[in-house]
Amino acid sequence: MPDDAWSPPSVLLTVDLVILTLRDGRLHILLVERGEAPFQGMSALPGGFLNHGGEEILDAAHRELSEETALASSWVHLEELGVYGESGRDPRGRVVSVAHLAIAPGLPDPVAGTDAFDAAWIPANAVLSGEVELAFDHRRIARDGIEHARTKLEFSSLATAFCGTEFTIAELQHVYEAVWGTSLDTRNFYRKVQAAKGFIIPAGTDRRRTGGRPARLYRAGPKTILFPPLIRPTMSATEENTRGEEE
Amino acid sequence: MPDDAWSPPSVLLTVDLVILTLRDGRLHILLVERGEAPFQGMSALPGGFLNHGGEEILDAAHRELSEETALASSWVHLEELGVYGESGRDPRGRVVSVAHLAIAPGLPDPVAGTDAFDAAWIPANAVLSGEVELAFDHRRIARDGIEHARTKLEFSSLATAFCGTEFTIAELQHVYEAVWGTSLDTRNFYRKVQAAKGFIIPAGTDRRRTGGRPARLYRAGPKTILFPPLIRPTMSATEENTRGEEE
DNA sequence: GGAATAGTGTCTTTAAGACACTATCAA
DNA sequence: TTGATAGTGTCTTAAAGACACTATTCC
Repeated sequence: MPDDAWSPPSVLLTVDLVILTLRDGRLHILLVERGEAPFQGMSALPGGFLNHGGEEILDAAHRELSEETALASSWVHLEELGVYGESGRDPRGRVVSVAHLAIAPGLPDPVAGTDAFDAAWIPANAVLSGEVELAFDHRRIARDGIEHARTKLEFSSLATAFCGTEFTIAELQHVYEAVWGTSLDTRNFYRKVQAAKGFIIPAGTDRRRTGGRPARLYRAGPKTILFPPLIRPTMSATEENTRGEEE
Repeated sequence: MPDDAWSPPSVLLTVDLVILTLRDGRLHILLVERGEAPFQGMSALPGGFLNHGGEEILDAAHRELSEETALASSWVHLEELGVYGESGRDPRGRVVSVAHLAIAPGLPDPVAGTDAFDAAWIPANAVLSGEVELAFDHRRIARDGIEHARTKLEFSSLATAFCGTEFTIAELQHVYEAVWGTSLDTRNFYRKVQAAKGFIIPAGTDRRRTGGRPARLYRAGPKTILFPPLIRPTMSATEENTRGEEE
């Protein structure tokens, strides 16, 4: 299709990161304050341009992740979320962003990235509700990322990525409740996580706290796909999912 | 992060299309023969660079689709599949492709796009098996697209996009069988498509063929999400989905 | 014993899977 | 009546949802 002396338009590529974690039982997302125009002073997702020298997109995401969270990359689940490339989304020109989703276990209070940015964990709800405004189309990216995480929790063992190496079933339940924003029946939850063979495996040891029966500890099992899946209670049947208009 | 006199690297953006249809009961994918280097003469997915002037990515995908299939765009389901941007994937330089999945009802034999390309429907199996070689990383894109379609058939009403406006339940079953590559029990299939309320609605009329009882005709219903879903028989439980190595 | 947390068992309903025959039409 | 295609009904098993009590520890 290219003609003789025709050259295709080029675009700038960024990666943006939806980094989720649990803090005091609630789902939080990592936001940075933009230090420069455009949207200077506004909250935004961590991210940035690809490096020169043919950096891979996924490598760039890992680089941004460790720059923002100072977190050992191997600890963190990272996956592609989608492309955001509408022509009006960045006032600097045609900037196409590849969004990624990262799931981290709870981190120490100060985020303390190696970058100078002011970074903070913000409750996911504050972003979803629009209470916190984000630069660019980052609110939509954040929404998509959170929705993606919710769905992945149903069919994959992703939930364990929110926990440390060892965790109790109650902790795992709190992960599901926090991410889904629902509350679950303890008995059914125990039944289901244990029915999904390969999801969690007993660590042998117990964890004792002040008062109360000690909890058995588990580790993530070898399976990444849950069967049977843990379907979230909402939206199962009654919800709306009607097509727009017929032709 | 950009320094004072720093400018980010730019990339070329393409769209690639995995266009699937059913021909004589088998899943086919549209391939074109490349008219120029690189990979001249080799089969490839339809696609091309974005137009100048800030063309939207999805618009570019629609444009390529109609250039290749001469198909009314409103008939066709089109959605983003993912980004393919490994630095070595295109010898011309850093070319990042946004892959899309398109599902079309059976088309008349000659593809007859408006472009000069030699385009043809190839059985999906020939691509999956490697019997037909594709340029670039297009085999992986095709594999991902087919797998995506298979999964979407389980949870969405996508299957109707392979049919005309009116179709019989037997035809719908053939869609599932062709895309999944399995054979299904007729009775269970009838039960399930009818249990998923809003999936298909009776068109009132019958279709008569030569010999045999006339079949009731249906149209796509208003629901896009299937509940209960139609889970494919394979992979339900017994399959492997083990994590690579711990840590 | 009391407070705190961890863990379990049963019943009902829904949906999946397996399985073979009846219905309607044209020739 | 035969050939061809369309459509259906039952039983068993798997899993979801609802629901309340027992177990273990620390004080």
